[in-house]
Amino acid sequence: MGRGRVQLKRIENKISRQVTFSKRRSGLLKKAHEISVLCDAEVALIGNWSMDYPKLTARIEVLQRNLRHFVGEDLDPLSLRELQNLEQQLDTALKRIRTRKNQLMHESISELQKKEKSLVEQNNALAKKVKEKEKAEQNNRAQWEQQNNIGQNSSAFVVPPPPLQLPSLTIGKTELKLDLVPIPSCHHGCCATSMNKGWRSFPAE
Amino acid sequence: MGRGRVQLKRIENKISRQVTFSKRRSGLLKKAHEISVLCDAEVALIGNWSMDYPKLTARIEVLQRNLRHFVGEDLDPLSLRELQNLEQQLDTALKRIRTRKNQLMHESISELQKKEKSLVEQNNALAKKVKEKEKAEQNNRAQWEQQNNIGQNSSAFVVPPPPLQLPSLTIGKTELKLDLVPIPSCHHGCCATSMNKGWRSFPAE
DNA sequence: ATCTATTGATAATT
DNA sequence: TAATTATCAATAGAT
Repeated sequence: MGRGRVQLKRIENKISRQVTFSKRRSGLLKKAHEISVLCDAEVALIGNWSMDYPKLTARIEVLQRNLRHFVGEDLDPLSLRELQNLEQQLDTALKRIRTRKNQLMHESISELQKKEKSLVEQNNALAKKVKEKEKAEQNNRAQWEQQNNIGQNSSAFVVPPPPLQLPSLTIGKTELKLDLVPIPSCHHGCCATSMNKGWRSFPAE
Repeated sequence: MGRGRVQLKRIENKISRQVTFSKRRSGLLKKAHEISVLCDAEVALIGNWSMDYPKLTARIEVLQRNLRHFVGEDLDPLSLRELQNLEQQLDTALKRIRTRKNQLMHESISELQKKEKSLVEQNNALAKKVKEKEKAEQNNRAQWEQQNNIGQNSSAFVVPPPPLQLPSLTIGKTELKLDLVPIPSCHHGCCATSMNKGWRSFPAE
């Protein structure tokens, strides 16, 4: 942008380098301000860029301390006011979490019910088929016996096949069981260090 | 820049806010890279930013994400299991926080009661002193009247001084009132995002 | 994600 | 430094 295309290369002339720096710096700050206002992101990004090592570690410590507070640890240095604020935040969070949890559980349940229904239908269909096959077999046998002139005596000893044993429907129970197993270890990655691949640093609504 | 003029104002629609954030963030990063190359600012940056920088930022992001979860935001990507774990943690935290809060409030109350008691005593002592002074004054006046031979008539019109009005003890109420005022803003610094004013000056030649 | 009409940033110049 | 302005770059809205 400007009168000519600019090579992405160090500007050797000191004066123009300073001028360019000055101009671009203000541009950068303006854009940072804009994104902070537009996207409610405030300084997350610019802060990161201009933050040096000690600031980063300080920020990490602040975040860790806050997390500890959110887990109910290290509460002693907090004032009554801070505690009440924290309490309110946690209360709100808990409500949201429970809402979301209920939503997920309802979804899961209705899905499983749907599955169960379809499986029951399948079972019925299969049972029907099996019965038909049985009948057909009996007919065949009767025909065969007729054709081979076999007396009533022997046919009296024909053992009827055992009733078809269908597997019971335990899918629902099995799947739900997973949901109810409590996991003691922290799943939140507070202690993990892997890079977050998803949406990063965008402030939540 | 774009199809329409943009008001410098928070984008209310969450989706477009995210889209805008994404686009502008990449733009910002690009410009930051450019200025670093063009104006030789990179050296300073890299010098200050140890090799751990990406790790640190990654950690910060993880922490921020967790904090968001603890505030009940960004819950959609969490599984039922994770939600339940989170719920349990928050529940425990809330209990601890309330315990601590109660403790603080009890302390505050008993301290204030102590204060009140001491002030009441002080008040009584002062009231006593005032009364004594009054008496002394009356005696003096009587003496003066006797010495100056003043008749009973005029002394009958002597107006007694109004009773000493001591300020009522409202300290306890006032102090406690502070504790009950909810503070909406986050005091935990999770959202602390003030603009960094310390932008480096132009890197030295 | 990709595509353009527009606006915005800025390099050169004064 | 501070304007001005011709260009190019970024991006808002649409797809």
